[in-house]
Amino acid sequence: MLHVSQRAHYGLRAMTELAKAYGNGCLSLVEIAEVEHLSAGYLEQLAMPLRRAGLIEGTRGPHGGYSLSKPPAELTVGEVIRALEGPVAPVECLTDEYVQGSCIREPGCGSRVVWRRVQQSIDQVLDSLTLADLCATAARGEVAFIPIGDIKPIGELGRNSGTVRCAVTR
Amino acid sequence: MLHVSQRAHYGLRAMTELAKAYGNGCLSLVEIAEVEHLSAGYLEQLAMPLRRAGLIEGTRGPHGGYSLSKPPAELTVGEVIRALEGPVAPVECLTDEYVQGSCIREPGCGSRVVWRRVQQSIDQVLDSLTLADLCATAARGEVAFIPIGDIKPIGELGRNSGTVRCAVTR
DNA sequence: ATATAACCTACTTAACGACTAGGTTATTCG
DNA sequence: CGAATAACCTAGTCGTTAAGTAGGTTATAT
Repeated sequence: MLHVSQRAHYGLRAMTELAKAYGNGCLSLVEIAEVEHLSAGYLEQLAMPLRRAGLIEGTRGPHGGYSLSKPPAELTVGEVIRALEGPVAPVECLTDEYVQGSCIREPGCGSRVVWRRVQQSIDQVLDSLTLADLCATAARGEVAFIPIGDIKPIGELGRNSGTVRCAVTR
Repeated sequence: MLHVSQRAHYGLRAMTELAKAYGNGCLSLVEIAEVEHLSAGYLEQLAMPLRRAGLIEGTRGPHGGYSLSKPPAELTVGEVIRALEGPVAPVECLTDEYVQGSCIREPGCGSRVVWRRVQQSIDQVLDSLTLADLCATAARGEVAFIPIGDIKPIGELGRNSGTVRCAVTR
């Protein structure tokens, strides 16, 4: 469990397409939808918050479309996800809107600290990856499917590679 | 976003209660429900998978209830969550059931590697905390609310503390 | 024998995610 | 100019699922 929404998933894929095309004009939603096998109508819904967050720019009319407003290397996955879904917050008492004391179970709650740490850990992963990183792995292709139990120490991927530790699991 | 279900949240709280009571007989669901302000009927639904996973044991009849089947220090949060919700898998193509190739978007998918890493990072956090850790923080009380931006390097909490890195955020 | 509490199955309901539909505005090009 | 294009915007549908209820059966202590 701990699902991420299709919204975030699709949005990230679309942003990766825009990142690939960065420097070569813009891509229309229809073009992106074709490549990524998504509904263009739905993509439109994702484009809006991304534009409002200042991550992409739209150009109207024929040969219009969207383009990244920053180089891919300066756009983190975390920015994209947060623009689409809001801040990562596994439980309600870790959202910005939460007013301290409003949860009856607050005093002596031991589990909150768990989710807080999960939250931090997710943020750290998302903020350590840029769209440029994703383009690189997508281009190479072989990284798309990582066999479970065979994760390499990160190394080349991720700009904060030094601090992110992906231990071998199971 | 990246919500965790109430199911997992409540279940973990219930398990923490059982951990506190470990060694002093068992607790009935009604007792747990009172302390944690939860519905006893709903708790019953959570008790079942926990029992089937071998994490708790039930005793019927008067003065019956549930008790942990292992000492709290040997029960990780990850075991509890996985018993309640199944394996952590942000996207479908990271579940055990996923058959490789069934996603049209699989070739050249750059985003999968992101979710894979998120998955690992979550698992690592959950597996590094035991119920005993949670009891300790709950007992101290002050840990229940960690001001954002003021997270200490882990140290005393978590048995695998050496490998888990929670960097200061923002 | 009775009360208690685990154990089990099925149902309800409200919320939400994932789209679809149908429109308006701006821009390019013939 | 006007027609085509594509962003921009709002609202509605529809299916799924989480969350919680209801109503029962079995085992055990007193």
